[in-house]
Amino acid sequence: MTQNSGFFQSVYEVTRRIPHGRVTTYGAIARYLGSPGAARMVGWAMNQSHTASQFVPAHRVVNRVGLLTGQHHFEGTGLMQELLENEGAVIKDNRIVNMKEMFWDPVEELGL
DNA sequence: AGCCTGACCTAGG
DNA sequence: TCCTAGGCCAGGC
Repeated sequence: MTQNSGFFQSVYEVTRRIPHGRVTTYGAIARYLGSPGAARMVGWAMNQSHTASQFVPAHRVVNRVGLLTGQHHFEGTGLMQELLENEGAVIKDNRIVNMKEMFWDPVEELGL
């Protein structure tokens, strides 16, 4: 029921549209979907992202300050960080230092 | 139905 | 940027 919800599907769609080497935030996705207060639900959707039919680059979704809050939900301890670093992110102490350059806002890029 | 939890966000200090 | 408090939408029990 959860992953079949339109909201969850939309979250996965937007997440897949994140360009290689760019990241976005839970709040930005929620705002793009028209539910600014549903940022936590985006996180829940990411938690269930493995149930999606297609691959969802959940590692490109971080919180607003660039903190890798979902790292523990990935395999191993440094997988999320490695994936991001492999895409050009500079991470220090679980936080994306060049967040400003990496940030990709679906509202501005895809349109509201 | 009610309470707790969560990969969050904003506001105020 | 850090800390605290409140709010947010869904799920689990």
